Amino acid sequence: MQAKTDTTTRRKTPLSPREAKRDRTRARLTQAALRLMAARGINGTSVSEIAAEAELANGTFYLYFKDKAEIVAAVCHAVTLAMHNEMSSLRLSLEQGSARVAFGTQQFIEIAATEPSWGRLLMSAFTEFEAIKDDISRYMRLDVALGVEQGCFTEPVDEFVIDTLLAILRAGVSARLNDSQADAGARAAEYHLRVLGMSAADAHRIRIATDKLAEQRGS
Amino acid sequence: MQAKTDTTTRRKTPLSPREAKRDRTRARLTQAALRLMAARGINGTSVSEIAAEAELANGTFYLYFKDKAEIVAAVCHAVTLAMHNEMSSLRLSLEQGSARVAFGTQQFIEIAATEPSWGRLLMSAFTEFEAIKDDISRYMRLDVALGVEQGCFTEPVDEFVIDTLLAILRAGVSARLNDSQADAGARAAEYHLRVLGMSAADAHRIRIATDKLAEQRGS
DNA sequence: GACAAAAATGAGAAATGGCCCATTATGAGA
DNA sequence: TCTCATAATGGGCCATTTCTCATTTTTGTC
Repeated sequence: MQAKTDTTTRRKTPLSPREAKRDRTRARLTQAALRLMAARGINGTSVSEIAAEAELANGTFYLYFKDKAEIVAAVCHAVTLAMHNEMSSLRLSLEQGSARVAFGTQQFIEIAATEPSWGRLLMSAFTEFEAIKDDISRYMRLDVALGVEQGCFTEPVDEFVIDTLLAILRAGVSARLNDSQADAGARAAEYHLRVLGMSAADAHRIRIATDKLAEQRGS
Repeated sequence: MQAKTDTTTRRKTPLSPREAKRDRTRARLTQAALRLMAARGINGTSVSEIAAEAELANGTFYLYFKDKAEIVAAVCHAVTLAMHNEMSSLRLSLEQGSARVAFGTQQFIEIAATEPSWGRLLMSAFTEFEAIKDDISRYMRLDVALGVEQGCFTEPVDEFVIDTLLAILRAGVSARLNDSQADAGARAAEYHLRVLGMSAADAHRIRIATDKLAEQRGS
């Protein structure tokens, strides 16, 4: 998300001055869009407002994005990617699927709270850009599938259970962000495990264990 | 919701012809609004469309509702009230809070499926008229509180847990309505019990038991 | 049937937002 | 320094939506 030299991945050829300028302007637009959409919601943000926030003329927007939908998709995708990158690599070192689910959920909500513009954009996207669910659930499916394979979870993994987990995640982000409920991440994590079939006691144990692990290995 | 003689509650004095006409016109507007909002969503329905669907002129709308927000609130309130009335009185005869939660959740989703315009309006309202959550959760809170009192549930009852249950309910209605997932009601009910602290096995047992009870006593 | 109050009309004002395009400014390379 | 492709401009078109209001139609009552 930062306005780095490269846009997406490392470049083979160094970019020409022209390309550099183009990239910078495009970044100004997406950054402006993120700021406004986080504050006023996706539907509550107009193209002209984005252009103004980026200190560009109205029409310039359309040199960089086909239409409003395109920048919405770009911003949402960039934010989910950034959040994913921000997630501690610790998660992948956890062997149990249940621990990964608990850790991933907590981290996700924590990052959303640390970087509120990301969190607020997510909240808006949940209701105004359904496609974001695919991006968000991608990492989740793998962790859940691992847990099922290992027998931690009794629940079959289908669209409905994923939708349920996403709904809980959303409620967690909202509680953490709007009601500044500090333990929302921990609770959402335990609810995830419970829905997936674990007892309340086991869910709590697993969640606490991952907390401890994150503490000693995290710093 | 039907266009009965009276609007809300039984009347003491029989209504004059003038009042009757007023009530009929108002009902035509709310009915039209329900049809359109169920089909196109709340924000996707304009006042002029509502008036046209009710076979009335544009301006007539404003003789009955101050603005669009007012009719949205009226329609949402009417639908949740109608759904509540449609709920079997069986629910209140259940002694266990856990059974009530399971039964209520299943019934709610079943009614939304039987009367899809209600269900679709709810789906739209969940994202475009937040206040509907208060109406929907009202009956839920009592059942959950009963279960906590009886020790069925270990989870404290606060805003976050209610939001979580509502989120699961919403996912259930959506699955039942959009993906015609027949068991969405049953699964959502069990997820509710799990989130509230019951083991997967107990949740299943309770849900099956209420099913049996509803079958024999229901018909 | 006349009359006044109530109900309904529908054109349009006002505001907004998405998108286009004729025009101008910029700056990299010859 | 000159040229021209690229970048940027910003006014404006078109569609939409909310809400108003002067006017007309309906209707209960005497």
